[in-house]
Amino acid sequence: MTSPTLSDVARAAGVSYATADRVINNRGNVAEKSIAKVREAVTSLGYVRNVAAANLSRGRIYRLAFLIPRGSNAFFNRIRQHIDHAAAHQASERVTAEVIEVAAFAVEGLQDSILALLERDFDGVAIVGLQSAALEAPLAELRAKGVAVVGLVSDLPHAARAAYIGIDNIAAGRTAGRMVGLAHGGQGGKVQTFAGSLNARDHAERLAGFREVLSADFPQITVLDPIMTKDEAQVLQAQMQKVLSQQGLTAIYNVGAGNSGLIAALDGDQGTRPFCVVHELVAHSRQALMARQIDLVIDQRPDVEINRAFTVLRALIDAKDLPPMPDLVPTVYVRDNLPADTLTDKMKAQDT
Amino acid sequence: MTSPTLSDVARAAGVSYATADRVINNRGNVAEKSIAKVREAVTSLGYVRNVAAANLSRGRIYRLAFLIPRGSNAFFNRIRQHIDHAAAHQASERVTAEVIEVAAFAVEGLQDSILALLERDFDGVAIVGLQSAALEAPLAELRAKGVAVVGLVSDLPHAARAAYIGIDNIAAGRTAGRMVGLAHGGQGGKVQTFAGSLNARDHAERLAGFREVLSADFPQITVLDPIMTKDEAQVLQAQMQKVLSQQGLTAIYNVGAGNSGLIAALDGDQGTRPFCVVHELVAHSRQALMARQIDLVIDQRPDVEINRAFTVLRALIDAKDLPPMPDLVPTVYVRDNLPADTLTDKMKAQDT
DNA sequence: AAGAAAATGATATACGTCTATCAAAAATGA
DNA sequence: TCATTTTTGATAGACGTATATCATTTTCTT
Repeated sequence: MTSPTLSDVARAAGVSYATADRVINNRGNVAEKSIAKVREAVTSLGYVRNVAAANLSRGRIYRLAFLIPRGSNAFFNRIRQHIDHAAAHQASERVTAEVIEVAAFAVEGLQDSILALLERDFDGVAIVGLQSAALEAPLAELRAKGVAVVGLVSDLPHAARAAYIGIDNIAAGRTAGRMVGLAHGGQGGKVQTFAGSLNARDHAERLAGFREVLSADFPQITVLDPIMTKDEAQVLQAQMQKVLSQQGLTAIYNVGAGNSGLIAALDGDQGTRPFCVVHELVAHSRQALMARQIDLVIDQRPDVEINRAFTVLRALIDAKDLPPMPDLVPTVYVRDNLPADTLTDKMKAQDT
Repeated sequence: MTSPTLSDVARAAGVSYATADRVINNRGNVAEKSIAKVREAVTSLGYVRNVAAANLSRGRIYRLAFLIPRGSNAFFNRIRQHIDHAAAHQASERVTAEVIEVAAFAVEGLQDSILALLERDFDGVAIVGLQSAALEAPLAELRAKGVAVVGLVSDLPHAARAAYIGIDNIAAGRTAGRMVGLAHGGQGGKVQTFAGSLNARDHAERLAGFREVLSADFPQITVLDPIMTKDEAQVLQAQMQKVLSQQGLTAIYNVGAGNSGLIAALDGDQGTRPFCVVHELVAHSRQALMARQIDLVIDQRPDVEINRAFTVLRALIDAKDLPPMPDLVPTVYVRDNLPADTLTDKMKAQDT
């Protein structure tokens, strides 16, 4: 009933433990036919290496780092929270995670931080990235040292990372577009869009996806060019106030941050307001959903992303394949399917 | 840099390893002041038990069982798939999972299967349950044996399980209602609902949530009484054909299964069709979304549920608290935010 | 066939914890 | 104070794997 050990495999294969070990850990200097015998015994016995024992023996620890933009952005605060939370729970599995704050959206700052990582002994790093060739060299050095590198939320140069963990922003924009289209119930309309900056790749992608769907499937709806906000709440609030006075505006879509300003602008105007879609479920967007000030939130599930980052990094470090994980898709929230508020009762168990 | 061991704790506390061990594992026969000294050393050193070593030493294995309704239902096929997949990946952590098929929706069958579990040595069991007092006694026996019991997808009697892993079906129905409401764009309409049976608690709850939202927030939309389908595709197809010929039908909502019939009925009729919402993303509902035969799928993310079931059962067995996990919420799919098709490329890695 | 090279076997130690045993020391009761 | 109970210390083996060393056997060269 108990699972076979490597000694069992060795015995079944008719070789010594040492040889079986040489095969399992590719130490070389083994005859082909011994390799074959051991492989055969492995499959016939259904041997799987006991990872607990292996890690114990190796004294393996996983030292992870997360490079996250500095600042008080609600979304990244949530990300930081999830990292700390996940790290606390994996401490018993010898996983440590350090959050390193980086100047937001500055290539040089990020570059310096990556170079600084070289001095430290990390096994894996998750980076909220930028698409800049300037990052390729330092990342290559990092990977040459054997550090696993993944992009988080915002991708790194493709060749410079082993995986990207984040949603497809075109799909996110398309989803928003679909929802805005549906909400017009076949009627025409006019949508005002907002973005932080079109240099931010995720913003540009969301907007493109949004336009794609509306022009293809809802041609009777006009999409106005985005108003740039630098993701600042004040800018959004001021612009919103102007925009709301326009006639015939049927919907609003903000691909970026700064939603507290957007919501503040809506707070006054209590007549019929346009259909409002924003990104990221945080305290104020959640509250605005409940208060019916906005209609829809498209969320990237940072909790899922962080879990996935830990899992992927560990798998990369162990060079094994990935365990099953939920797929990352843009999630649609309305006021009726909100998750429990993890800020107020973070550690809430699911049990009775 | 390396984390402290129990020997370190003992040394710091000025007691022997044996005493430290007695405290850590509550073996009793320890003086209060020794307990205090050890506890203090634990917190000051930040000691956390190395679970890998502990499990290795104990020879711990997690024998899990899943009681799933028998039959060819696409949703439960997906569930079974996810269980097998997750089990395969946890084999290296000494987790075994056995899927036990049970007569679908029959209290006596389920009762017998639970009694049969008593003869086997399982550590944890996840059961797709029914709300029946007849299950309470056998489940109590099971739990008395020290077996962790959780309800999966459909809850068990509240007192008879340690946790429920599944979505809130009222929220799912409310979400569907919200979407149908929004899709009317302020206009009136008439919605035809379908259900397998109102004795199935999840169906009744979804319908109730659906009605709640529409009557409260979209009173200009009429919700017609559900047509009962026993979740059979043929029945759905026949009834749909009748219903589609009616005038003024603006939306359709099926809270239950059998959607292949619903879709087949829509296939002929290529004019303007009502807004269609169904539950559970499976091969045919996915295809129908892509083919624009239906508009929305509300999914309970069985992959997430299964992951969660494994995690919760292990935590219950180890009597430790729960690691961070994504919340379970009804997920809204449109044709733009579908996950990668896990049936065709199941093991697909996320990396480049 | 002799010598070199490659492959194999036997074995020991370590990882951190659990579990058990036995002897020794300290606290308690009368 | 002596006997009893409670508490403590010391230590050893086991879990399954990783890693290393050294001696021995097999295979290859020419």
